[in-house]
This record gives sequence, structure tokens and C-alpha cells, in this order.
Amino acid sequence: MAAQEFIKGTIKTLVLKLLSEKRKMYGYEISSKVKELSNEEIQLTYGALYPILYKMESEGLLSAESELVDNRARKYYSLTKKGNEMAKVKVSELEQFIDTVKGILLAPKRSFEIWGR
Amino acid sequence: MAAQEFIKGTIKTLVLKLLSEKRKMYGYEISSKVKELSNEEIQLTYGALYPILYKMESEGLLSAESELVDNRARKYYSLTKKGNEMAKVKVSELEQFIDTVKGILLAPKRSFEIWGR
DNA sequence: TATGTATATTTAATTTTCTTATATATATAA
DNA sequence: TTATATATATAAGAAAATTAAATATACATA
Repeated sequence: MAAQEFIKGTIKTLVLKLLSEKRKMYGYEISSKVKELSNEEIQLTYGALYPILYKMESEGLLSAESELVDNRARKYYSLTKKGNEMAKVKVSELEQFIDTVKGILLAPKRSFEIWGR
Repeated sequence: MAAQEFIKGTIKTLVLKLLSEKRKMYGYEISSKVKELSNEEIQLTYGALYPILYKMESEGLLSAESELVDNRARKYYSLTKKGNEMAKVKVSELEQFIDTVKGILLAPKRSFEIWGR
């Protein structure tokens, strides 16, 4: 998946976004959801995702509660108030970044008048 | 600059894009151009940029030629044939990634019917 | 019953990537 | 002569992600 190269730096923001849409989610679910929403393009690997979830919890952005579902352990995460505010900020920053990069990528051939000479 | 967080993984593609628009550019120029095109939002630091340029050269994506301009040394980089092909691939991949992420970020509140209950 | 697949989390070792800092050198304006 | 801009190089360290392995349950199927 080519997307894996570009995902770097955006995982935290994607987690914040998904959790701002759903009251609580667990790690495996977050990874599956991103995979689904991206048409299998983006795969949040567990080795990256879980440590990020712990870090966000330690930063006070997420709260966690363990549950036993079908006899299997699940750890649900929810946004704290701070996490909710951070979600707005980070999502907006990522949107702006995306628009900026898109502007660079899709711009009309800026310099062709110069180097076409 | 918030963009610094998201730039990870995209620098190489931005370099390929700029060099596909202009026959030759030098490191300082690439950094300045990205800064300008992004309205000062994206700053390609030299500590990141120069090693990437060397790596791309060693991978056969770029060719380099040193020049003395105004008695100051400059190292111009150009896309090789391989670099030109890679530029098309990477730019297209980044565009797709961006659309995918934008789809996740801007989607209508998918789950509000669920967690609003 | 054994085997494989899906679900679910944890974490260590390694690698990749970027930041920060420093060094060097010239040109130019104040 | 001091500061700012131009221009490259590179080392040390931090941050982030990959890869891999371990653990455990549920369920379908051969």
C-alpha cells in the first residue's frame, strides 16, 4: 500500500477524528474502520496504533475502559474534554495541510514558460 | 508551523514534483519554493532536505552538477529518466492519499445516528 | 479433533525519518 | 563590523513507524 509512506504523522489525527464521531472505540476497531473508510488503502498497523493510543491516554487526550465482550478483552477509548478540543484543532490543521499540498501538486505547470524555452 | 507534523513522508514527493516543473533546482531553492508555495506553512529544513537529495541521487532519481554562481557554490539537481517516471507515480499516489484522507476528515458525521442515541 | 482464520492486545528490537545544532563560506546592506 | 541572506554539509539525538513475536479466545471446516 503506497499510502503507508504518507500516513506518517497523521495517525494521531485520524484517531482523534474517528473518536470524535463515535463515543468509544477500541484499537482493532479503529484500525478496521480506517481500512474500510480508505478502501483498504490505509492500514494502521497495531505496532504503531497501540503505542499511540497509550501515549494519547497518558497525555490526557483519551480515557480508557476495559470490557469483556464474548469472553475476549477489549479496551475502549473515548475522547476526554481535552481530546475533543485537540480533535478540532488537529483535524483543522490536517485539512489545511492537505489543501496546501494539493495546491502544490495540482498547480498549473508553473514554470513551463521558463524551462520550456 | 503545524504542517511540520504532517510533512513526514511527503518531502521526497514534493521534491520530485518541483523538479518535474523546472529543469534544475538547488537545495536552498527547493526549500524556498516550497515555503513560498505553501504561504510559509511548510518549511523543508536543510537537515532533512539535503540528506534526502543525496539519497535520491544515490538511488538514481536525480543527477547533480555543481556550479559557481556569484562566487558561491551551488549544487543543481535534475530528474533522471527514472526520476521523471517516479515523479509521476509518487505525485499520483500522494494525490490519491490526500483524497482518501480528505474523505475521512470531511465525511458527514457518519455515526451520529448511533452515538447520539 | 486438528487446522486455519478472525478477533484483540501487548511489546521489544530495529529501522527510518526528521529535528536540532553546528560548521563553513560568500555577498550585501546598515 | 555587524547582521542578514545565500548556500551546503553533516553529526547527534529524538521521534515515529515497521516488523516480528507472544498471548488468548471464537468459530468454521476439514
